[in-house]
Amino acid sequence: MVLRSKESAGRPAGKTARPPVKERLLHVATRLFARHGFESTSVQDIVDAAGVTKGAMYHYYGSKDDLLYEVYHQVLTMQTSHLDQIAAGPGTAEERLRLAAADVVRTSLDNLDDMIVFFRSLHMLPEDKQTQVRAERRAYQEKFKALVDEGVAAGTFRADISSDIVVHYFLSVVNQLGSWFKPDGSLSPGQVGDLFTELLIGGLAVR
Amino acid sequence: MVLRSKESAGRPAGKTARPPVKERLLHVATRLFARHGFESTSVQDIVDAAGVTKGAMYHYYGSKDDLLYEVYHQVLTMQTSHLDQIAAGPGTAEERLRLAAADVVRTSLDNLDDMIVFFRSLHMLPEDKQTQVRAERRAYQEKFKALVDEGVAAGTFRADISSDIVVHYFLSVVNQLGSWFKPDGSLSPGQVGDLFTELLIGGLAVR
DNA sequence: GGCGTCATACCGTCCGGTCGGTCTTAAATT
DNA sequence: AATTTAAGACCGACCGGACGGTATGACGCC
Repeated sequence: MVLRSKESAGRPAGKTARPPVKERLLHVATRLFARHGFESTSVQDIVDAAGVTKGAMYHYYGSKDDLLYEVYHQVLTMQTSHLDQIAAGPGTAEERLRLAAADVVRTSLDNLDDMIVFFRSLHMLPEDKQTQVRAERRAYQEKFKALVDEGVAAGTFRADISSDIVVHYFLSVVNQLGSWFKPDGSLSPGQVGDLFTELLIGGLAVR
Repeated sequence: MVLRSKESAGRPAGKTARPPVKERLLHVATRLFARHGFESTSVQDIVDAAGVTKGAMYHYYGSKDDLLYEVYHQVLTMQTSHLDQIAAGPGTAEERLRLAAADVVRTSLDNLDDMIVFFRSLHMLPEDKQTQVRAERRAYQEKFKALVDEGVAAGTFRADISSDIVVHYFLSVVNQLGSWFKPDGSLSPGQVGDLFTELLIGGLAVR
């Protein structure tokens, strides 16, 4: 039996200060799902990477699917809260849409692993959780769409393109970020957000 | 043992006129991959749906991965050939870019299952085939980028947004089509192509 | 009689999930 | 203060079954 330094479970005592097991599991799982895919990542892989055993994982999460669901839920919750704040803030419709677009790009790039897992493995979720995620997602889209509609009503944006299509259009761009963006590239998340925002607004503007 | 009506393998004889086994396997595999995901679709599922047995499948394809690779290869080959034709055709850079954009959207929507599989399961391919697919894909992107650059050089498109970013931007939209488009919706593939093209060109236009 | 085209039976592996048990910590009881 | 009880946190061996792939051979056609 090995002597284990007594890092009490409650608060970090060692210099590493590793987060509690539950969060650690979710974090390494996200990373592994993003790198190798959900189905190619075994529960054993996850617990090994987290430095625990299966018993620990099934203590905190009901199944492997649960882990996956948490990823979606966290990202969506954060981005929805951001959007709510921006939409309710000051500024014209265009100004707020600019902020919203730049923000969703930036936060997505800041959580690339989550996005990769998100758009790649949604269909692996059991039907009920999948439905729930889609509902949350739909809610986000609706708020985004409302911003576009505002701009159309104000005469800032062209009215001959359905706002539904616009939302699908731009959120597609966001969802695909994980497939090409490299964090060590020449562009920062913020810069990409600004450029994409320009392209969106340009496409929407009346000529 | 069941008597099977003698539909000779060579040419269709029955009224159903089912395509030969090899094509049928690829077709049903694509469909199943799109519906349930690559990893959740067993080889047994595929051969059952095709009305044959494993022996037949492993006679025509070396592995399950081979089947997946064929999907990518076919779509990419077709779209690249389309793009080549358009790029070499007549018209200004903007006109040809419009044609190219509308075409890639329309052909993608006409082969939705392939697109769904494409963007969702690329990472399941073995490293070598994955590299090859990426190369073909990169080639397509380069040709698309060349069109954008042409327009920039001609002064039609704004020069302050890197054409690389523009390509990523628009092809993201294309790659995500499978995640929201419903063939029985109110918009036809051609209409979606036109609208997306408008949004793209609008974003690129100098003001 | 050789070759292409499939059918059938089978194998080895891997994986999600279970389950009884142990250790630690905190509250309750004496 | 000492002892018991309860509960959470985590361990790790194990199971049942599914799944990709193979080996062998039958059947027809040139």
